Amino acid sequence: MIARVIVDVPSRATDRPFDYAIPADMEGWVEVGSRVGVPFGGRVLQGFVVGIAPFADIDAKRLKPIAELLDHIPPLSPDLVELAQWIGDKYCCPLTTALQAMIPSALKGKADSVVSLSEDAKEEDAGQLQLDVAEPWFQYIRQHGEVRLALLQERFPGAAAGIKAAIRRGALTEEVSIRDRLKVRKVLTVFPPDNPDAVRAELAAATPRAAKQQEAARYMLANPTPIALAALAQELGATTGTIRGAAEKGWLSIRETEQRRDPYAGRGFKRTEPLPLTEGQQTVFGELAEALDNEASRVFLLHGVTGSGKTEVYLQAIARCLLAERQAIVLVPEIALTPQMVERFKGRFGDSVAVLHSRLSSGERYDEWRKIREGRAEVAVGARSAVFAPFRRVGLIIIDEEHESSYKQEESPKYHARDVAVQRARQHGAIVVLGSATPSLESFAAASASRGQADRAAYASPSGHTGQTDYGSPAVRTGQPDQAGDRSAAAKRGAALLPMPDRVAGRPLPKVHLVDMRDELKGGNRSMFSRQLHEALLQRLERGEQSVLLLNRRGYSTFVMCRSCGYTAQCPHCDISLTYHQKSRALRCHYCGHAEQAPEKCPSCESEHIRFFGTGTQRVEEELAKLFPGIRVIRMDVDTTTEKGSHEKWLTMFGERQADVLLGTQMVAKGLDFPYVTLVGVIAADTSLHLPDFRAAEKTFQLLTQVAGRAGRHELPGEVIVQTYNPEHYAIISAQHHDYSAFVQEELKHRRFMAYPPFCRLILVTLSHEQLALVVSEGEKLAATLRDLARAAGIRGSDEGDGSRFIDILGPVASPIPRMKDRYRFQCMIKYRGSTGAAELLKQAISLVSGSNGQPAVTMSVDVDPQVIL
DNA sequence: AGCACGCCGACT
DNA sequence: GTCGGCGTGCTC
Repeated sequence: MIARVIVDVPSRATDRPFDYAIPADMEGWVEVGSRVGVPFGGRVLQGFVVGIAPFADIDAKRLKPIAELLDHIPPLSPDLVELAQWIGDKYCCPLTTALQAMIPSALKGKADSVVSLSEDAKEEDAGQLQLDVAEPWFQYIRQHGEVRLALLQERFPGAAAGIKAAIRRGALTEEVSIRDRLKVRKVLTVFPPDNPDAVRAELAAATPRAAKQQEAARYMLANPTPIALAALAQELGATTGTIRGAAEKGWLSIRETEQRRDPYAGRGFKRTEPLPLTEGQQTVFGELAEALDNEASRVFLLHGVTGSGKTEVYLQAIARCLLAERQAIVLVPEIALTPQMVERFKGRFGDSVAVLHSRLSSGERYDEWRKIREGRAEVAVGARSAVFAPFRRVGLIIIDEEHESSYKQEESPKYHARDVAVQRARQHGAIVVLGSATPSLESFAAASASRGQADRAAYASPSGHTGQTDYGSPAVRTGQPDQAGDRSAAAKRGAALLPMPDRVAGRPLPKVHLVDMRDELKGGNRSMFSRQLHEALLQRLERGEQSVLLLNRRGYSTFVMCRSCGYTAQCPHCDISLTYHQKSRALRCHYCGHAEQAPEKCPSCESEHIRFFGTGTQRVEEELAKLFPGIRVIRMDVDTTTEKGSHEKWLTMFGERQADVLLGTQMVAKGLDFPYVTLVGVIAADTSLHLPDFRAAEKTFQLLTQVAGRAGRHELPGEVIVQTYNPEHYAIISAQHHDYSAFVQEELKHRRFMAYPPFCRLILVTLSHEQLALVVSEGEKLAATLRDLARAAGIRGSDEGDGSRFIDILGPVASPIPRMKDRYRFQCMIKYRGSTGAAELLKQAISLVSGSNGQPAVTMSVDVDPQVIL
């Protein structure tokens, strides 16, 4: 047999499998998803096995053998390898990049596995675990205790399948250590005595000597669950020496066990029971339950207003999914992955919840990941990359706040977790639930394409958008005839829309007031607080209620400007303004890290009138202190939340009412739920409205709606004050009236007119190189090649407005940041609609403009479905 | 990505 | 005559 291996060289020239011979002793251990070390061009590289075949494509004499097997249990399953393939194709990235994104970063070195008999296998008669005790390898393990898997592999050829099955059934315990990078932590653990009855008798007859040791023994007899040595000592008020003494007498037993880092250990989670569902929740849950029972892949768009109780529906759907012995993945935007959120899932599902997010150390992440792979977890809650949670049978994938742009990865692989989730669900016959109060236009369009007349009346009616994401037909995983025979063809293609228009307990949505800041200015108020907001804040202070203030800072950062000559400090390596950092009094570049001392006077005109525009939130904080002496403000922005855990610390403080005002950027808009918040103020609603990005209005509407939803979620009614210079803009008016439908209707008109998603799809190609001329000429070459290819494929080059397929290649033009790290940047935008195979054409075009080494002359970076255009 | 092979300028 | 510049091409 030979293995087909993707080597870890992220380049187009090596982005194909290379064949290797499987050495006799690895036979049976190497499978699809295995991580191996292979000789490649004179050195040994890491690679992933993506196929096993009887024969190689090349002459067998040229084959080299796999040098080493890096893990005995493959870190990836065949279905994840297949998913990586899909990601590589769709997002135009090397396959190895997609594969690497699926495993925890800790898994980079060689993993050494040690197996031993599990407690079960020692005690039970082996028959229950379907063990053949006569197997020589089994005898060997029994004799030696802990055995390295690599050794078993060497000594017992052909035993691979049997050993792996034993691990899977829990007869063997596998412990992994990764070469020098990560050691599994060992901890001393106290177990009850091996012969409890004898010890009981002994204790009954014992003298009063060694009272503490006896106490320890009685404790372990009464509470036979293993406990950490240190914890027991603390519990009994004894020293570890005392307990060791008891162990020496045989009254209890101390053994080394593997410590699994549990970042949430020690925090008791109050168990919660399913809440009775409201009528609206019940309807939605019913639909989800039915789809779960069908085990056919489907996508649902759960459009629920803020406070409508989406999370409870998620929880009950997960419970339903687990009943069928299928696992669930919950994706949450990174920023919303707060303890509050985790608590809700841990509270309902306890230890079978694994949590994955970027704030964990790589060791913690690895342990949570293993908990999933080894079947000790059934629910994974996490950010974007949790979509790759290595479950065997995924039944449900929930994407909360589906519209969030953080689901798009900005580095390669530039995947969108929502689209990957839909694909993964197809593989598993799972359902996807996209939840949001403000669905993205892409998802909304996908859902409305399949909607019936009744729904259509309640929402805007877009049509002719065939550029939408294909959210797919029900999977044919079971091979059964299509369940949806009675539904229209359209219904089978898109997502099903599930509206939840009411808040729980009939609580009203908060009243939103718009304040026209131009009038304030005319009235002589030059402060950043309107009279109305000032008044409302004062009222909250008097009543002891809390307020949330949002400074919509998107699109402007802190910078330095000379008021005499207009000079602004620029990065010498990038075409971008330097950012001012008050703490270090330094000017920094966000893109290349360049830093310099902030100047005392203008370097250009020597004027003293150089001004540092500090972070907006700082200025608001200062003004608050001036206007409301004694006011307690918590400021949350990048400066105050970089420290690990600081985010949670501030929120806890605010929850305990240790502050009157929570002031911050986007991060205060998401997912917070505090009962005493009755006022939400938006300092400047428009800053994100006029960005040169086609999603500017959508982002503004989403932000306003989300932040307004923070008010009045409990008994006290809420009020929202939005300050704006554009009170007539549809994004702002729609947010004021909580009218998603009105917003969508208007926004879709613009998108259609401008031919932007969801009426087409985009691919952004950015070219970069030190030499400007080369970037321009290669850009021209690429655009021309693409146009030729499209024409040859018989695809029209422009939108005819009739909904038919086309590919339009725009550019090359200079990128919004035309130079970064001393490299010039140009970009081409590909707009297309329908099945044009645009990604495939682009790959072809890139290889056509590439040299004989398979590499283009300039760096080309491809972003499929870009989220930020700017 | 690395590393080897290969064809033209300034050195012992 | 040789050491070494980095252009082109390959890696199972």
